[in-house]
Amino acid sequence: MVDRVAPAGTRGEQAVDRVHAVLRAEILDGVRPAGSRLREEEIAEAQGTSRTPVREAIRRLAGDGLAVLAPRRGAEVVAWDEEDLDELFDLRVLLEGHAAARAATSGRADTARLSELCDRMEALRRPTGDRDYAEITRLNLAFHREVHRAGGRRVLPDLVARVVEGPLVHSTLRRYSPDRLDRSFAQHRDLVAAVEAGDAEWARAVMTAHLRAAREVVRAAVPLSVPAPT
Amino acid sequence: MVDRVAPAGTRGEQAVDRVHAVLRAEILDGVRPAGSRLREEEIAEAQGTSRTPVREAIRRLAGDGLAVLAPRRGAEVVAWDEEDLDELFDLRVLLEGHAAARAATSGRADTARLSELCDRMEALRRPTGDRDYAEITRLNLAFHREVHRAGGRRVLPDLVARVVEGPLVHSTLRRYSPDRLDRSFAQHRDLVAAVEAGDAEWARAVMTAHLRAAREVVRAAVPLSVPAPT
DNA sequence: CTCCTCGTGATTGTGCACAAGGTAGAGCGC
DNA sequence: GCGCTCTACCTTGTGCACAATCACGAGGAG
Repeated sequence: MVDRVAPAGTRGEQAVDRVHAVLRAEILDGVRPAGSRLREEEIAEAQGTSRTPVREAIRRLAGDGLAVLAPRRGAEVVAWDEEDLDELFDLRVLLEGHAAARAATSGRADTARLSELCDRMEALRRPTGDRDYAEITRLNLAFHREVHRAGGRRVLPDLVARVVEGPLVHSTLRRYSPDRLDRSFAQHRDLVAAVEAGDAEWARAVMTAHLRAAREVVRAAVPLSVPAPT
Repeated sequence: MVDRVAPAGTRGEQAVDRVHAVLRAEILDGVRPAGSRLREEEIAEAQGTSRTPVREAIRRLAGDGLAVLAPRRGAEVVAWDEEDLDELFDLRVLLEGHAAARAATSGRADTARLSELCDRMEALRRPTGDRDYAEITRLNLAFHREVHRAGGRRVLPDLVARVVEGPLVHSTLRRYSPDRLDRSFAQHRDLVAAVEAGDAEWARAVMTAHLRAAREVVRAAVPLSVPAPT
């Protein structure tokens, strides 16, 4: 995460993209906890740019639903309460279920790729360290993204991303017991089978079950971001 | 649409909000057709501000899904093809159906307000001019928004807005025959009844039927954007 | 005649400075 | 002692200027 601080724009990458990515990662990793303010100048200094790209990046984060803006008072990291998380999860089930159903009949699903992702996840079924968990998370995300892509042309993937890439969902897999991890991988295989069979309702049911199980794991585990064990 | 051009920020309103609202209206009204470019300087001049707020407004539009950004090449109004519209409509049915179902059981639905909106729409059941259609559209939007609000706390209303406030959906009601308009209003009444009864699946079914009927009207009618019969 | 290359114009990306507004703190009055 | 008000600072909002990059067209070579 060092990044060239000096030239700040030497490469083709746009500064605003860099800032956006960094802030996003910091929020998702909990470095910037829910409710913490996003001061433009502080971020600009840390990133080695001026306030202009930082402003844009913050607005984009707000558009992604990761920050909230108050006029003349700046932005802060969005804070979710228990009910919000329930709503989020419901919508995730709805949209990802829809995506799975569509993927089964759209004929645009790359089942070979899905199977390969399953293979690679199962190769890590007994993760030993952070690197393994990170890799599984990456693969899992890629798997779901492939389903989204196959289930919708333009709108659905964006919409789903908004709901999936929310809080804590990020590091959910870390909380899975080895047993639950196996079952999760098995559900992935079921989903591939449903898609290959072209059975929309089967695919929707598998995805629904898959996500509801995930919700239970998160529910059972303790706090959200900010401790606040109230 | 004249707006104070001179002081450009005298009132408490933020310039960026003004620009955003104006551009949004222009896109939805077809003044800026799909595919047309959004040049910052031109807009800035027309709005009487500098490029800075215009940039922000354009980025926000892109976040809303109304414009697409190309790095270093500017932004243009999003263009939808037939398949995109199908996808959009499917998601609208899914999300608004979900919202209706939730509204029926959440206990947060203001059925008095819904009924009143029905009353006011039915008072205009034989619209005579643009003003009537505009008013019906406003009331219809308020009705649906109330359902969204009652069906979700934070995420759902935003998500639905993204799908509903797309292209052409705006002026759909203008294409309804008097007969279809009556049936549409009747469906609104049914929805209120379902919500009052607390029957989630009934509410979902009514909303689904309501929207599918709307899709048919749009399908039967002719072109997409760029109507510009003026 | 066609294709490649180079130059020119136009448009966006970034940095910086000033203005407007809000918040927090201290001081004063009740 | 408590509450109000006013002031000073801090942060964001806007305008403007320069730099970077891309598209288009003209010119020349093959």
